[in-house]
Amino acid sequence: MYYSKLFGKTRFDAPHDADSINAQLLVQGGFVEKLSAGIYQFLPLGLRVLKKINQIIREEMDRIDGQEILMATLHPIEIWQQTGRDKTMTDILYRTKTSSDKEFVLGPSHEETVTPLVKKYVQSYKDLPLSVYQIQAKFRDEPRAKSGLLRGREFGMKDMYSFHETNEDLNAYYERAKVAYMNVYTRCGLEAYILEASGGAFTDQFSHEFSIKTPAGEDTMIYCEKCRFAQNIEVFKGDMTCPKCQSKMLEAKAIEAGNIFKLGTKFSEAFDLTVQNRDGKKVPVIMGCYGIGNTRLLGTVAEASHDENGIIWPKNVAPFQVHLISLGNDEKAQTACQKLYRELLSAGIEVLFDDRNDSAGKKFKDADLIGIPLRIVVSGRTLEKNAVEWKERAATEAKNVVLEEVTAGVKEWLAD
RNA sequence: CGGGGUGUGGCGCAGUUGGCUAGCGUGCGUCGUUCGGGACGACGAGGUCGUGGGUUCGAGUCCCGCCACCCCGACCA
Repeated sequence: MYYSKLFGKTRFDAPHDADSINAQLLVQGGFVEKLSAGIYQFLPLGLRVLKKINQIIREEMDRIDGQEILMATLHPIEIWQQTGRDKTMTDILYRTKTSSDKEFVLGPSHEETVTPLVKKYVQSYKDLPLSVYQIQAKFRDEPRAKSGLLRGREFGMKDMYSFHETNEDLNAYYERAKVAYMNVYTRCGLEAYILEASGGAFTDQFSHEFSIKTPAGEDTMIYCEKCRFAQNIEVFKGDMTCPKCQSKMLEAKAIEAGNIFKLGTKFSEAFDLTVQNRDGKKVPVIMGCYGIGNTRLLGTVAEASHDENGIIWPKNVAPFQVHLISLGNDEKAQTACQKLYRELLSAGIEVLFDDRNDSAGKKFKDADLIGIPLRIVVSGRTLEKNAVEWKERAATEAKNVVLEEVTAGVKEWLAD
């Protein structure tokens, strides 16, 4: 992609109404644009990151037998009345009426649609276990949207629902989901803790939150650095000695980047979702649900990985893999850079090529702000040595790499 | 929903005790010079000062209402 053609530009200043780091950097870098409080639109750069995150999530959910579906956003009010959540969640529900007074809810979550949907196809224990998921916008009228992408009114979410004949089976699947979730965060360059948290309205047991330690977090977690046992402070009993390894626990702010719940039979009972078991007996299906806010995750990466100059995207979620820069109006440098650009592209490498006729300083500033993990500069100076300058975004030092070895070097670096 | 703050060219801001043609930076356009850490010069385009009302000879500026956004709190499948 030629930077000169890219829709969306970096800004000299951060927007005045953005205090949170993720909002500042993401808007300044041209990744997202705010439409209204808690409502963001994605520009090409931001969407590329989001797609990478989504792909990672898909691969991990598929690996634990999740099947991707896409459910409706507009829900007839009746299904919400059926679970009573039209009342219990009334504060955050966006409701809308047609001209003929038919009422709908903009989906804040999808238990009300997934349960009846599954009921149509599942009658026997032989149809279980089943796990379906989707990646879709959710709508919640948060009393206070805040912190950029971290708490929005319209936001992206991967929500998965699992269906089981027995509690044992749910429990086993739940543990597999934990592993899959940790894989997602690791691949996104994040170090997550699994917190025991309140089960809320669904269960007396703990639910589990996947949280990233950063000052921008809304939650407080009590955690052990040694064995990684952690609890949300809402369920913490007050003894700072870790029950698992006896070491001293610590307290820190954290962003909840996902959570998983054992739903039990609350929804299957509301919609009469049952199967016949081996004995021919009708039993309610046992459910679990598993959520990751993908847009929040994107904001979390920005919060967890940046410096004073901009974002530092982890390799796997970076909008492009290489930020290629040509310097000067030197004909030879331009030609060499164009050639390298094509070479990298045909090797299947994602390149953002800053081909603008601008000063070195401006291009470097923009590269830092955008935060692509590898920057390659071609200039008259580097060409004297038949080389390019190779600088990783997170590094302070640059090195020279011989022109002919760049593409292979990038491939190797990507595989690393 | 309570408390605090902010609304002025695309973006970031200044604008004194009300005063006449509303400025600055950045961005944008044209031309020229530059070319390794936000280059420089010249010319130029771009503003119902959030919104509605009020006070006044005169309101970006004072008063009242409303709206939007940000922060703290409450809330948070």
